Amino acid sequence: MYIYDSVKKTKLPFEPMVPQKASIYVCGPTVYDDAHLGHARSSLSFDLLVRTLKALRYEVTMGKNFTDIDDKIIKKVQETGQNLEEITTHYINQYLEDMKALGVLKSDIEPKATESLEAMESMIQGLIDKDIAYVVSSGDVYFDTSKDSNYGAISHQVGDDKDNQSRVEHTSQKRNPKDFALWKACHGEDDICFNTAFSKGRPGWHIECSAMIEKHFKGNDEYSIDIHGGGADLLFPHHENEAAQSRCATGHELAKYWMHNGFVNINGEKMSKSLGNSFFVKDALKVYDGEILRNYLISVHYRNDFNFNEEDLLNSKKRLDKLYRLKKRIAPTGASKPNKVFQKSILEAMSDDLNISVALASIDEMISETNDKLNANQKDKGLKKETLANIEFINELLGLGGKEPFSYFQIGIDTVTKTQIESLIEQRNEAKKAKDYEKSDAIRDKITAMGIALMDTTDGTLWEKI
RNA sequence: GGCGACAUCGCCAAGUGGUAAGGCCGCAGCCUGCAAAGCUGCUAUCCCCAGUUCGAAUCUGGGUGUCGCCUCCA
Repeated sequence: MYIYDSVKKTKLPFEPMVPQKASIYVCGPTVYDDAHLGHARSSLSFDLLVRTLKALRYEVTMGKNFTDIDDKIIKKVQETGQNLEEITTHYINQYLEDMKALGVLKSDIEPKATESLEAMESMIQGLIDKDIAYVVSSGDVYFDTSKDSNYGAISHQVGDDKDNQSRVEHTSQKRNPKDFALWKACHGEDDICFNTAFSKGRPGWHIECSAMIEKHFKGNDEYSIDIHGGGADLLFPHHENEAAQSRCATGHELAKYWMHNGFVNINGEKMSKSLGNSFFVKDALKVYDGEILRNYLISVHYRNDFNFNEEDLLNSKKRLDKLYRLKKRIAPTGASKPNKVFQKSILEAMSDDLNISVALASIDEMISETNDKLNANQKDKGLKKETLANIEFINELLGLGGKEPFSYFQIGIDTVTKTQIESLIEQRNEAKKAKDYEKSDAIRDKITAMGIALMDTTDGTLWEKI
């Protein structure tokens, strides 16, 4: 397995702390709103990583957190009058449901910030004791970046502050402009706060990940986890700060490898909540089946920007259709073993920093070769069994092709319409038998007008939703 | 102002020094009553300029363009 390390900026062989075991932690969502396509892409990127590692026989431990205490959630509490837990539980459940619909495997560990306050408190206290963190008069606790000689090693982005006209307004109470809050003191009556030895308040954003990683993973003398992942926007400052806290608190690096996924753009612009151009997963799911969305969102390499548009989505769907047509063609059959050459090529592609394009190309090749062979010999049982095994392997590795093929082409068609279509097909076949082609074509036109395509095969007439 | 990414056929997209994968679309053919599906064939020299090299889409330098991070953000 090779992965691109976005800190070292190069592709490296994956050599975990413990051979054949992989510990992964990915920054999850802040649960104050529904998941958008950007969350989906991040989730899907690391889902492919997990699936690939598993296919390579790694024992994977995957952790993804929920940030369930933060300014925006508190704002939502104040706006809606609902309590914090109601809000966060709702969005956590919605998130999990959305990701499930996209075929994302459930993480082994899903820690919430509010369940890890003790771990955060003790990490912050440790940093205060070491004089790396300091408490100011307001009660805020800051991390002193000047105490960490490696600060900047993650994002390569510190430099001289004189050259850095950051758009951030610096708090006067900070010792250095780059210092960041580990703990934010309570503001007013309706704020949501927790008691600690240093002040009443709540955690800063970065500390939760460091604390939760320490709490849930056991690393070695050098690292806490093998791979730390997240969106490219988290590289700075979030991951820089996480790394600094962890380094100073534990005496070793947080992660051996860092992976960052690219953005989802809408009309060439980053999709984000602040730009107001978010496309929510649950809305997309109303229009498209989860597998079709998944197929589209994973079709571009995870590090590239992804420009979302409906036309491309429909194009990528045609590729998935071909897989299911083949699956339809070999049904019914049992699975034997996947073709070794095929399995090797697709797995090798994914082992190369998740090269999905090459993986998909090898699927295309397998499909057309198999169709070709079936054209020559429709009844090749051995081939059918092998092909089903191939498709099952694809499903395991990429999460595609797992559905019953006939129902795949009938998603969104109700039973009444289904019966209607089938009776029209019967009428058409009778007309065909009588060589009344004018009538049979008229019936086909009628069916086409319903958004259904027909295919006459030796096994009878099949239909698909267009 | 600082830091960074990207630019390959009409569209999507691989490729990290050895002579341009794949998909969609289009065209031609096989198959078909006709279609559809499937199969076969055809379609690019890689943003521009200069350099390194026997050889560059791939390396170096300089442009141009697009996007991102530096504030919450996947």
